[in-house]
Amino acid sequence: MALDVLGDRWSLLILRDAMFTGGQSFRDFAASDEGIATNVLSERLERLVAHGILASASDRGDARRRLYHLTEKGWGLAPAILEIVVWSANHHATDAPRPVVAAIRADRDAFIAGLRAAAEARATD
Amino acid sequence: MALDVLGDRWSLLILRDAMFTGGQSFRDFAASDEGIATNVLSERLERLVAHGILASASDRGDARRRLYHLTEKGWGLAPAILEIVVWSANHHATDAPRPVVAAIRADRDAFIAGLRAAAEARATD
DNA sequence: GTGATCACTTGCAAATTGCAATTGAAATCG
DNA sequence: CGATTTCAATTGCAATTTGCAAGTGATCAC
Repeated sequence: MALDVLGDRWSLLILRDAMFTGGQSFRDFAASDEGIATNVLSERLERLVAHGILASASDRGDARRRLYHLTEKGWGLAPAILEIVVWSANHHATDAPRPVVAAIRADRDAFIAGLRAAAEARATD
Repeated sequence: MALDVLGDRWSLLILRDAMFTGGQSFRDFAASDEGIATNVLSERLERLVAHGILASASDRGDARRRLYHLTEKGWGLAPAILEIVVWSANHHATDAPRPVVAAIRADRDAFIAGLRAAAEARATD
């Protein structure tokens, strides 16, 4: 069940952020994943890239910056991750905005299509 | 996103086994989760019980044995877990039998209903 | 009653983690 | 230009978590 990749404290959170915000830089992940250490983030991104779940590219226009985005395989995890988001919203005080949860519940696959379209649009700025 | 409970190497595997085999004893988990250390298993079961995802009861008929089963909240994770099973089957050599994966893909919620019915039946032996 | 089985617990070495400080490359400012 | 800042990491180190082997007490099977 491939939990050698996903079975840790941070990977799923990183992927969730990648889905909701599209391609992101190291710095963005470090800021939004509330308190992930930079060495751990570095190692996790590398591992997710090695497993073909994320891909990285250097930002045209700022050569220091690496941009990470989901691969096709990575997007394949969207259903699983959104189900966890919904479960969390059902059972715990959650950070996810109510309308988002409602939209996922109403039509999960349409919601994913929306996320992908948004990521796509961001990539072709 | 509640990964304080699920974000580790073993919890999701334990839950997957609990879903597929219904109520299980400590010994069953230790055998099937391929190589989980008993101290870790002990701690994980305790934690899952503390979070209301599993519940434990002593086996009538064998007082040494503790039986763990999913709560309603625990069953709520079935969609997420089955999505991971399907994703794994799509992208990795997987342990899950093909017909099982096919059945999940065809009608996930019906498959979950089947698992629950089987667990129910097992509980009332 | 003896020995096996069960669900754990304990002790300890090894790996993983978090944290603060630092690096080197690249951008920005003056 | 030169100095400073920003970025994605890396390093060193203490602390937590892990895996493994062995042991515990309670219960069961014969």
